[in-house]
Amino acid sequence: MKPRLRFAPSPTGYLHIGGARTALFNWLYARRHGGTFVLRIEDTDQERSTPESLQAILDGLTWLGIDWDEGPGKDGGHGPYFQMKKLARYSELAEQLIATGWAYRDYSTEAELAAARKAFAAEKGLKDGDDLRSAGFKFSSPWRDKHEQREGTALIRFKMPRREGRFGFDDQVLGRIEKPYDDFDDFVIMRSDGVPLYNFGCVVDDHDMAITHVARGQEHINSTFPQLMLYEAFGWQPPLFAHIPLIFAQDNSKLSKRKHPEADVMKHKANGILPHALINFIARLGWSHGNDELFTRDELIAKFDFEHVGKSQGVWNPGKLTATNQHWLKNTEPLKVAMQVLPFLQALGAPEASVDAKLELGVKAFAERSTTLVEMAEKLRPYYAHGVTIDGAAAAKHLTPEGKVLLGKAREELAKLSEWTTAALDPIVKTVADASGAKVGAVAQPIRVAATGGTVSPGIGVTLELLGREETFHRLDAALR
RNA sequence: GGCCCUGUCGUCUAGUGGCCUAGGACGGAGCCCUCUCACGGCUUAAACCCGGGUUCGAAUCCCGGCAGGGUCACCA
Repeated sequence: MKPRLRFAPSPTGYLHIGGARTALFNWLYARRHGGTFVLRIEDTDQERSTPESLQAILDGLTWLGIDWDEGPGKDGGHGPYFQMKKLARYSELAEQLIATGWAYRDYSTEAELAAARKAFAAEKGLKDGDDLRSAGFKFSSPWRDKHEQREGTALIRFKMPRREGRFGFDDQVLGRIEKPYDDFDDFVIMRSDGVPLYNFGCVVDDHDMAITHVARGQEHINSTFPQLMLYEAFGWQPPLFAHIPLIFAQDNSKLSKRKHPEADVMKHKANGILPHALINFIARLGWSHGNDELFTRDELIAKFDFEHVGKSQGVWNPGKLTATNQHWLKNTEPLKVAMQVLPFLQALGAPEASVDAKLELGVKAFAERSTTLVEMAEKLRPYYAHGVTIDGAAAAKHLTPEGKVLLGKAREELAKLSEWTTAALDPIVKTVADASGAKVGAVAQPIRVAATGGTVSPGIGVTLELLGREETFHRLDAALR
């Protein structure tokens, strides 16, 4: 049987890096085994769900290249893929649970709940600000064993069976995990407004969508238990679970949307990170394949498994991300990189730039000198300008009288060239050096300073080819004057 | 606090009882290459949380501490 996996975000914010990795692992597993990857939107939190967030998540996944076989815009026969569109289905199933004795209507009012909390606090001698949950507060509804129907709003609670012992599941990455039955109270499955709660909607949908494997963050370990009870109540076969470790920020706190900008997937796009570099990096954050570090997309698909997903939390390492990015900047076809660096270059004030031979050459020259597309664009920018401002210190050091003599000779040699290519340009430096008994460096630096305004650039040949014949002479003559 | 999960260089990790005087990557230090800057190559410092067991032998298995994390909603 082909596996079916899903990513089920709630549209309450941008695509979080942790969510992206969860999506990636599910996607990778589905792709590896020729299965199906489903995107389901859990929009039952109407307070926080927004269409903008939905779009942001879709955009994030699309940018990363994580495509879904079923989900928004792609009907696969297991829809709807938005939970708010299947409210009737949840009600029907909740009624079924009531009918079979696995759930009950709870007519308790807000006031009654508050009173119960207050009584509990008083009994335990708690102060106002104390957390009742950590003190062990559990609400036992008086409606658990009443079977009467009543007018008015009610929520529906799952009737947790009173059993001795423990129950659990075999996690694909963590191994056997168990908990005692009495750890759970009668959790709410349907709100009084008819909208399902997470655990209920999740189980119903995973079943309806025939999901076989669920990979999700470790923060969901504890919600697996009530979900397991729901599967039992319905008599459904639960999927296999794989709980993957959380990602922490460098300050060792959970990577949060508010405190850590790196938590936003699209922020990395803006920072000039290649989507595949991000994929490669987050894949390695929590999963490994021996000593391998760099993987192409196909290699990731061919090698991914839950067995080698780590058990402990990982810390975000920006340096390694940029190192990975640089590797892919160097190892991706220049044309593809050119297309991605173009917007950055144009934003820097070079609207005339386009994806052409010049830009491709520039990408080749600067890929190994840049860590991000932003940096590459900044380095490319001067090659799209007319004229250049020469750095004072650089001029003082290299555009000395002697330097200018060598520069002048180089200009003469350059003028003789019929072909303006790196191959033709490169030897000029040595030619001039040999002819004038100077070191190559003594010739190269004045040219570099005159052509770029500074002491740092790629090889003279590429630099001048990038500049073009006309602009090169323009700058050289300006420096010679 | 109850319950649950985890614990190898600064960070990500390899490691599933002998191959480990613990390997790789990022970062650090140094050297080489070199027209500058990079890239690349080489070298190097740096870790098995602690304590008990089990075993001929433990980073690997067990127990106990300790530490970190998760979770306990009409959020997901």
